[in-house]
Amino acid sequence: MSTSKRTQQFEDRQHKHDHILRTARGLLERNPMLDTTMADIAERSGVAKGTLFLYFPTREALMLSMLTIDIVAWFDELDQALEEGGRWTQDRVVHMMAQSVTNKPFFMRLLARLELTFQRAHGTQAAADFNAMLYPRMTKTGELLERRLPFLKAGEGAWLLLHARAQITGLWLMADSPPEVVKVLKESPLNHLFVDFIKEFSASMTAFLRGVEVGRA
Amino acid sequence: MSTSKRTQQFEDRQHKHDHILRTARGLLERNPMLDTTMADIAERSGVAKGTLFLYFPTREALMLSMLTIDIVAWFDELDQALEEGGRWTQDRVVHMMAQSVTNKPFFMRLLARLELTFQRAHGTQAAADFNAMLYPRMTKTGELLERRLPFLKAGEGAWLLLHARAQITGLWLMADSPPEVVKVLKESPLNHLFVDFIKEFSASMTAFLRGVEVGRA
Amino acid sequence: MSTSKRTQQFEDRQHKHDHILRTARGLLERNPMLDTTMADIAERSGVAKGTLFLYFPTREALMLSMLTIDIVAWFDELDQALEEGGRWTQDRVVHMMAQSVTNKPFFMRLLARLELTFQRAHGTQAAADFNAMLYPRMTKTGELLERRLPFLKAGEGAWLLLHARAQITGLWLMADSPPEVVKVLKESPLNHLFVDFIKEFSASMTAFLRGVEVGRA
Amino acid sequence: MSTSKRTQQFEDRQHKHDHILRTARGLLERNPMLDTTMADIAERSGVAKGTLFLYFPTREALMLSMLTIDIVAWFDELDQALEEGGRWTQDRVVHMMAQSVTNKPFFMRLLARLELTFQRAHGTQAAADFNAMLYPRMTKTGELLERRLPFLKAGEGAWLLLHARAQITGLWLMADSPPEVVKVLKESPLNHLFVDFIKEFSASMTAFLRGVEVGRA
DNA sequence: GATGAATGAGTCTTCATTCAT
DNA sequence: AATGAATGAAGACTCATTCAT
Repeated sequence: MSTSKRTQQFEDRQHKHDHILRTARGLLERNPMLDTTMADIAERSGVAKGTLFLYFPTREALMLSMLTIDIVAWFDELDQALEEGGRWTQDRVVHMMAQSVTNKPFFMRLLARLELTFQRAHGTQAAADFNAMLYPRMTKTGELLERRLPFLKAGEGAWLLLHARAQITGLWLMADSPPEVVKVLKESPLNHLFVDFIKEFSASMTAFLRGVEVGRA
Repeated sequence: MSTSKRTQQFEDRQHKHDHILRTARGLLERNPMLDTTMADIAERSGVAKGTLFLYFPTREALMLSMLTIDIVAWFDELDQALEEGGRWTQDRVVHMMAQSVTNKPFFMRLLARLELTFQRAHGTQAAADFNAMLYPRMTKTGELLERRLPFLKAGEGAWLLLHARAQITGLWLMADSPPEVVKVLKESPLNHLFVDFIKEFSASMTAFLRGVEVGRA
Repeated sequence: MSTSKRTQQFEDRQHKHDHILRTARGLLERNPMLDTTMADIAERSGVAKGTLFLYFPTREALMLSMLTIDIVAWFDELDQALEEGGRWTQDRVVHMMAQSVTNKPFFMRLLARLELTFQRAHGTQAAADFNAMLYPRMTKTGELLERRLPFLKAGEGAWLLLHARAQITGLWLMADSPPEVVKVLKESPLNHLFVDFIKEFSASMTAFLRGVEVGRA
Repeated sequence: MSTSKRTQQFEDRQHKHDHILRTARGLLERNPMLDTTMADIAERSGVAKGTLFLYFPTREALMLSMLTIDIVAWFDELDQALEEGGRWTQDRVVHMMAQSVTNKPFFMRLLARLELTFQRAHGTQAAADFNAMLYPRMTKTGELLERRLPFLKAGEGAWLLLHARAQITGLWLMADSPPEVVKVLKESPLNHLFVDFIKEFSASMTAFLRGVEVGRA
């Protein structure tokens, strides 16, 4: 009896919680988020609609939980990369960050929409909780960053991540137009305006880091 | 009798158009956009619901009209500032841009949400039209910018504005939490995480511009 | 001054009345009726929407006016054909009637919908007026019919027309499915069920007339 | 314990389905169909508007369900009557058919409007489905008819039903004026024009059948 | 008489959330 | 705990009709 019944129950609950989250994610990865309904998620997860509300008080909480998982995973990935040896240059940092967001369209979509979620009335508590989780986590990765970029002062690693996140969000929103709009744009004389997310993010971060370092001198 | 009846009618129409836009704006300035319905706008504007659709074919068109006005006004303001004499430094450019977005919470909210608007199915045509208007306008201001920052190559002015817009969007979304969330944050041990939009935007643009210039050398 | 001002006005009014009717007809001939709005009609007629209501108290009255014109024209056509010489057989009558409705899809559509129009509350007066016009007119053609089909008793000509109209209506409603439905039907194993209006109407009238005559014997 | 929980649920669902249909029917029996809204039906049925859409995907589907029930019941009734023994004459067939539509005003109203329902764009699939159900059913009754009227060739039973339906539709539309119109008509010198549906349908079918038989000779 | 801007009740449909079982 | 039927408040948009000019 290493695990009490209580613990067992808790684990079951936790598992179900995660199961729902995983399934919902899979669903949303395909469809544009705004149109994904609780009914869709329930069906895909193989649970009843009502059950969803047993594990998440509101739709918003579910969304936030999903983002939490992804964002933590993102920081974990960054940590791991930053732990790697070798010579660390600004370019390597930029490249590593660009790498970390490549092929994560769903994560960025969620990230970009995160703040919008907060602006709904319901968001108050959930938003506060999310922030309470996020910023400490951010600090840890920030410190790793400070070790790799010695010109950064204490605390500036997290600050850098903040700006990285802002740039990701801003650029992604511009780049992530629906296929039809992209098509129209590409066929128009404005075609050079189509935003290549990774390219622009790299350019932006490069300039930013360089600027910060020069500012120190 | 300088104005014919036809002209008069046209002006009336234009006035009403603008009146609705102004009222809608006023309303949205208070409430988060996603929850503002046509019914709300109609009531606030003192016109019937049906009347709204006399002036704007869809809700989205109304929203886009609002943003168009604001964004053009923003570029006009930038142009005007950039025409001013005196010595132009990077710091002056940054300060000027920061100035131009100060006290325009609604504009930025709209800007930040613009792309989201585009992700709905209906948006295809409207989105394309909007882009067709936006980018040429951006180019003009971009050229003025190139004159003030000689290290910029041809076309990079518009590119800079693109990144400025991305940063504004990204940072604003982080900074523009609803009052309740801000309150919770400020009273928590995380209070230093509250994002001061203007300060961060200035810092970000400063680093960015500096980095671009250094990259040239 | 052969025509007084008053007369002139009346004629103008009459002309406009007819002009609207003609234009509306042209429009409805193309589009399915239920979806044709007063705005459409106004635009096509080149008059303002409000003007429509100067000439017709309601939408329904306009529709009824349109039908009146067509139905009278139909009876006129029948009269004319029935006046022609030669030997008159049942088959000739049937053929002539079938002929008279061939290539008049709009008229039949209107006819088929006439009664539905009457079932709206507004219809009371207009319906009564329409009937007051219709039945006497029907009697006249009925009498011509009695002359050509001697087995008919006095008054049975109109009665025959009544049934002809019922059959037209009933068969037309079945035959006049929208193109998509017809397509589906034709490609299905049920394809033999597609109703060929003229063929069925001819068959139906032939049997009917023959039966009436035999009943007399 | 003869019924499992699953079965029970299914039955509940079925019952509710039918309950809504019955209520909607009751409502439509009084008001002209085109004006009966989903809101009306919901209120009358004692369920919420949203609930309606749990049982029927669209308004049209609800309408079609109603008609399907009635039309199948009608064919069942015809079948049953045609199975009865004794000597079968044309008059008996006519009388039987007339009997079968007596006191079914709502059914005929629905039948008469069926095709109109089909003319709306949405109807494509539903219309095809309905036809796929209807015509085979019609064939069965048609065969019974052929047995009772030996002069009919193979397949002509269904063809006869088709024409019967057309006549019912056509005559009913003429006879089913709203009370106010009937009143006006009866009090006018045109009072003989009021159509007695059963009488006319009987006369019409009698002539038709007789004509078909004579045509064979 | 003619206009067309304005109206607003009405239309179907959606979906997060609740709650009896 | 799990269900899923039920809810009902929104939602955007339409259109015959009115009326001030």
